Amino acid sequence: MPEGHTIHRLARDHQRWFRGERVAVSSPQGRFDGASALDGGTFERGEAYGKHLFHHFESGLIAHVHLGLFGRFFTHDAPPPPPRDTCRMRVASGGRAVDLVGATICEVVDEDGRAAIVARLGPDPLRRDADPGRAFAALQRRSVGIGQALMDQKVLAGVGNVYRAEVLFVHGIHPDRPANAITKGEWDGMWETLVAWMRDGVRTKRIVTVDREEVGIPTGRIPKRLSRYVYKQEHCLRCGDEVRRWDIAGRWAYACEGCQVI
DNA sequence: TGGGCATGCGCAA
DNA sequence: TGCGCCTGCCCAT
Repeated sequence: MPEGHTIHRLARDHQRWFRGERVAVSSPQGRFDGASALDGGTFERGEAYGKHLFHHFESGLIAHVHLGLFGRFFTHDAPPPPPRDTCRMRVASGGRAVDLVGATICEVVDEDGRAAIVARLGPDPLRRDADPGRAFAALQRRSVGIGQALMDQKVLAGVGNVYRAEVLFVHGIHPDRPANAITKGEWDGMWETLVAWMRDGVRTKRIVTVDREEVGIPTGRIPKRLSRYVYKQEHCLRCGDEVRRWDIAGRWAYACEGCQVI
């Protein structure tokens, strides 16, 4: 389920539950060697940077997690049930436990290791320290399509397939337009949109990109099928034309070629 | 029961 | 560019 908003929400929740607590860290599955180094340590803070999650411990050690495509956290009140066989890491305090399953990366790093990871990432729209100008400069150096460039975490951190499809749609930009043909004004608009959507995503744990008046749901919960204009839609929610789906660098891209121009 | 799919990414060629 | 890996869940059989 992970685009950046999911990771920021996890960091926030984990920090709320574990900050200042001595936590038990284990690896029921046995594939997280670093668990023993963290076990019994004091959880200092949770941090998200793009799609990377960090658990900082007072010892200076840091758990680094990347969920990949399949990774998930399951949350339990204490006492938690026995972990499933696939549980890579369990972090437990007196009040809560979280179980990590299916992650691509779960490792212990130090501050230098964290810095090296962050140094590979573009600005993250959900971080206060983000500089959108750095992403624009990276776009200007790229001739690949903007659709491909937006998914490159070195350009922009935290944006995945859904936000990519939708932000290009609402700004009327075709994914195949060369990244270096995006204007500063267009980029500033896209950044602003992403910040708003992703902050909303952290709060609601959903990706909703439509204008609720436009889709005819003025109040209440917007159903999933009406929550995105083109992502996984057969027809454009705005004009009704067929949505085109094609492969860009191994990921499905979605666009309404009437609403989005090269 | 089993196939297909998923909001990701790194590697080999 | 294609493939492999990580796992849960939903659907068809």
